[in-house]
Amino acid sequence: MNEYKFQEIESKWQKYWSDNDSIKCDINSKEKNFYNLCMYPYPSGDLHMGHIRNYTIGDVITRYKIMNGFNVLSPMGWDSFGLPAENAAIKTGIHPKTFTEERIQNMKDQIIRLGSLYEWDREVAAHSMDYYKWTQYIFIKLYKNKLAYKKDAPVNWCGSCKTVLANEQVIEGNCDRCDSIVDQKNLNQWFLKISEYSDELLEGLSQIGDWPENVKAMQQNWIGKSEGAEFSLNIDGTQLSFDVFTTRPDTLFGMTFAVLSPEHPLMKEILTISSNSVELQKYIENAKKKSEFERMSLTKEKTGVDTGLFVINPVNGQPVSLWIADYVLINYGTGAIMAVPGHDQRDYDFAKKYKIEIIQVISDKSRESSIEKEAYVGEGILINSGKFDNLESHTEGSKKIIQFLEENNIGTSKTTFRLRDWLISRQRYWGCPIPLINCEKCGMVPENEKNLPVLLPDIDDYKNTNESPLAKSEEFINTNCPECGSKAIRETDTMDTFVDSSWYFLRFVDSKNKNKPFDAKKVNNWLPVDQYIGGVEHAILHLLYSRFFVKALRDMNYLNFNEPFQNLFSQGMINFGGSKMSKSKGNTVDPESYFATHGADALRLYILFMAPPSDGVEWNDGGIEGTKRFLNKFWENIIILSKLKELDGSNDDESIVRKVNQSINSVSNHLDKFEFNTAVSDLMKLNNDLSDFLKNSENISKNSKDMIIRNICILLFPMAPHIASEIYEDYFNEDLIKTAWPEVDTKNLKDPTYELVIQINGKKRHTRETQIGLEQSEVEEICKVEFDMNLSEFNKIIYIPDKIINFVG
RNA sequence: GCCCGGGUGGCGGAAUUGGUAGACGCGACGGACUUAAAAUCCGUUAUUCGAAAGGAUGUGGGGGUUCGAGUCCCCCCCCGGGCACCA
Repeated sequence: MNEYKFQEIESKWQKYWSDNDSIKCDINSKEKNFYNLCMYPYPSGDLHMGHIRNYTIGDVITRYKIMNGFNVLSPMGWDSFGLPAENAAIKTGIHPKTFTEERIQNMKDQIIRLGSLYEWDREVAAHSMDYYKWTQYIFIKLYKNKLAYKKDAPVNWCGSCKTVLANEQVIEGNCDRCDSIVDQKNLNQWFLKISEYSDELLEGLSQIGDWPENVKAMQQNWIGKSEGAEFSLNIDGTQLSFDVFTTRPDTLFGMTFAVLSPEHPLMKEILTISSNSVELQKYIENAKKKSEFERMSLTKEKTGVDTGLFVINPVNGQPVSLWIADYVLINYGTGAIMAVPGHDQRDYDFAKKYKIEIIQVISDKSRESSIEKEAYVGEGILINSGKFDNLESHTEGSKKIIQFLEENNIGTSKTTFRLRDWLISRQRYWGCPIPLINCEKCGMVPENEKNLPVLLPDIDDYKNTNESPLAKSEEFINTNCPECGSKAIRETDTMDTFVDSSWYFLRFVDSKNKNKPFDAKKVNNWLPVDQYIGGVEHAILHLLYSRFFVKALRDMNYLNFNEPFQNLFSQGMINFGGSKMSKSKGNTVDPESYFATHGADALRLYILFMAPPSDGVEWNDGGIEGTKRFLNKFWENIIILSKLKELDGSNDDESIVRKVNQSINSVSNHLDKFEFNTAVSDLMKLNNDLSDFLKNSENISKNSKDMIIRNICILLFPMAPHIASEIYEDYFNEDLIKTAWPEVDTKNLKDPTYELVIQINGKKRHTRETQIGLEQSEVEEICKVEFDMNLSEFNKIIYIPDKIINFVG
C-alpha cells in the first residue's frame, strides 16, 4: 500500500460488491427489515448532479443500515416510458425501445460507477412487457371498481406536445415539459378517481411518518379542503334553481347578488328568459374564447352582465339580482356563488364596479370594523342578520344558519375539495396502452386478463396529429370483443407515465412474479417503504398519485397498509451559475468527468459535504478539490500510522483514541439525522487530529493502532466506501461491509480538561484550561488566585459545571 | 393575498437543553520547498481601535424575557418555494 490510485481501487470494489452480491436482502425475513428506496429515474442517458446527490444519500443509508444489522432492500429501476424517447424517434427514426434501452445501460453503468449498491436482480423498467402488463392489469381492476372512467371534459391540451395534460402538469398555464401555452379542449378522456380519496389523502398527511413539512403543506394546498354549506337558490318567478357553495354561511344575510359562471348548465334556460339575452350571449361567447389562464391572470378587473333576473335569499326572502361573470369558475364548487360584497373582496370589487348594494353583516367585537374601503373578511359577530344577530361568526353563527338551511330543506353543510380527478389519457406512442375495447354491442369492455399485455404495436411513423399514433395501426385497433366476440375497436391512448411510477415500489418486492403484479404477503411484509428519497419536484405529482394507488389497491384487497412511504426525504436541487442546471441553458456539469479526475469517493463526499442535503445549493468546483485533498491526506495518515512503532504500555495515544470514540458518537448521531455535511466534517476533523498525533508521536500500542484504523474505516464507509474498503482489507484482510457499526464507549467521551469561560456580567473576560468535574468553590478559587478577582464585589455567581462561571454584580 | 422554508465572515456552511458565535471546507494573503510553476507543508484570515497587551462592535431590523439570546417571546423588513378570482 503506497499510492492512492482511486480509479483502480474504485473499479476493484465495484466489481467485488457485484460479484459477491454484497447487497441482497432476504425477502422472506420478518425481522429488522429496512426498505430503502431512491426514486427511480427517467433514463435520460446520463446521470446529472441531482441523481448523484439522490443516489449518494440513498447509498449512505443503505450501507449504514447494513452495518447496523438491517436486512436492507435497495432496488433500482427505470421510469422508461415517456416523451423524450418518442421525440427522438420522430427525429431519427430509431425505435423508442432501442433508444431507451441504450440509455438505461449507460445510466446503469454510471450508477455502478458511483459506487451505489442496488440489488440489480430486482430491476424493473416501466416500458418492459413484464411490467406494463401489470400496469394494465391494475388499470382494469381500477376500471372494474369504478375508479377509472371515461368522460367528455374540458381538458388541458398542449399543442406542442400534442397531448392532454393532467392539472398537475400545468404550471401557470404552461406545459411543464415544453413551456408552451396550454389550451382548453373538450375531449373524451380517461380519468382516475383520485377525488374519491380526497379526505383520506389529506388526513393521511397527519398520520404519516417523517415527511418534510413543505411537502405535506404542498399536498394540503393541492387537495384544498374547504368546509361550508351548499344550498339552493330559486330564480324568482320560475321553476329554475341552482346550488351555491359557500365557506361563509354566517354572511348569508349580506348576499346582495348571485353570480353564475358563463359555462353554467342553466345558461340555456336563462338566455331564453332573460331580458338582457343579447348582451349575455356576447359575454358568454367572449368568455369561451379566453383560455382559462387568460381569464385568471390577464386582468384582475372583474366583468359581468346582469341577467335582469332575481333570486330569493332563502333566509329573509329578499330578491337579489342574478349576474353572469367569469370570475366564477365552472370547475370549482358548483360554478355559482352567493355574492356577499361586504365580506368578500372579490364580490366587493364587483359590487363597487356595478354599483350593487353592500351590506355589513359581520362586525368585529368592538363594533368598529367598517366596509367603507374594503370588505371585512375577518371574524366577528353577526349584525343585520335578524334572529342570528350577536352570534359569533365562525362558530355559532355558521352553525345556526346551516341548521336553519337544513331544517327548511334549502341546503346542508358541505365539504368541497380543490383536487380534481386525475386525467391519464395521453395521445402519445411511448406509453402503456389503455387496455380497453369498444364494442358496438357491449360498449366499453376491458381486455381479457389472459390476453395482457396489450402490446404496443410497431409503427413506422411516430408523429401524432390530434390522436395517438397507435390509431395508425389497423392491426392494433381492430380486435374482437372479449365479451361477445364481435368486431371491436381498441382504445388508442396511452397512459400518463405517472401511472407506471405509482406502483413500481410494490413490484420491487416481487419483481419476477409471472402470475400477478405482486404477492400480497411479501408486499405487506416490506411496505410501507421505510425510507424514500427523491427530489422535491415530485412533492405533489408522483407522491400524491402513489398514495392514491396504495389506498385504492388496499380497498381492492391487494394490500393491507395505508401509505406507501413511511418516511420521506427530499433533497434540494443543485444549481450552477445561479439557476437550475439544464441542457437547454447549457449550464450542466457532467458528473462522469469527476469519476476520472477526482474519483467517486471524492465526488460523493463533496456532494454530501457541500450543504445540508435538503437545501438547494450552488455547484462549486473548488469544493471537490477539498474532499479529494482530504482523502489523500487520510490515505497518507493511515500509511504513517500503520508503520508507527508498536509499543504496549504507551500512554501517548489516549487522547487520539478518545477522539475516535467521540467521532463514533458524533458521526452516528449525524447520520441518524441525515446531517451528512456535518458527518463529513467530523471525519475531516478526526483526520486533522490524526495528523497532529502522528506529527508528535513515535510509538503507539497495537490495540490503539487497530482501534483507530478499524473505526475510522467504518465511519468513512457509508460515505466513501471504496477507499475505506481498500484500507480495511489491506490492514485487516476482511470485508468491511460485513463489519458491525461500532458502539460508543460512553465512559470515554469526555476530555479530561476543558476551557473554562469566566464571565463578568455576562461578558467573557478570561478563559482557562481547567480540569473537568470541579466544585463551584474550587473554580472560584482559581478565579481568585489566577485572575486576582475580589469575589465579594459580586452579589451573584452562576456556575455551569464544565462550561462557564459568571460573576454578576 | 394565503401556506411552508430561510436570513450567521469574501463564499458553502457549524453551533445538545439558552452557556466561548464563526467548527469543517473553499477562497484569499504570508512563508517553506522549487531555476520557476503546480502539488505539498507551515501560518494568518468576522469587523474595528491599538505597536502590543487588551478593548469595542457583531448572527436581516426594532423591542422584550434572562446572570447570559444566533437559539425563547412580540413587531417589522427581505429572500426562496408552493397555492391563488377556490367562493
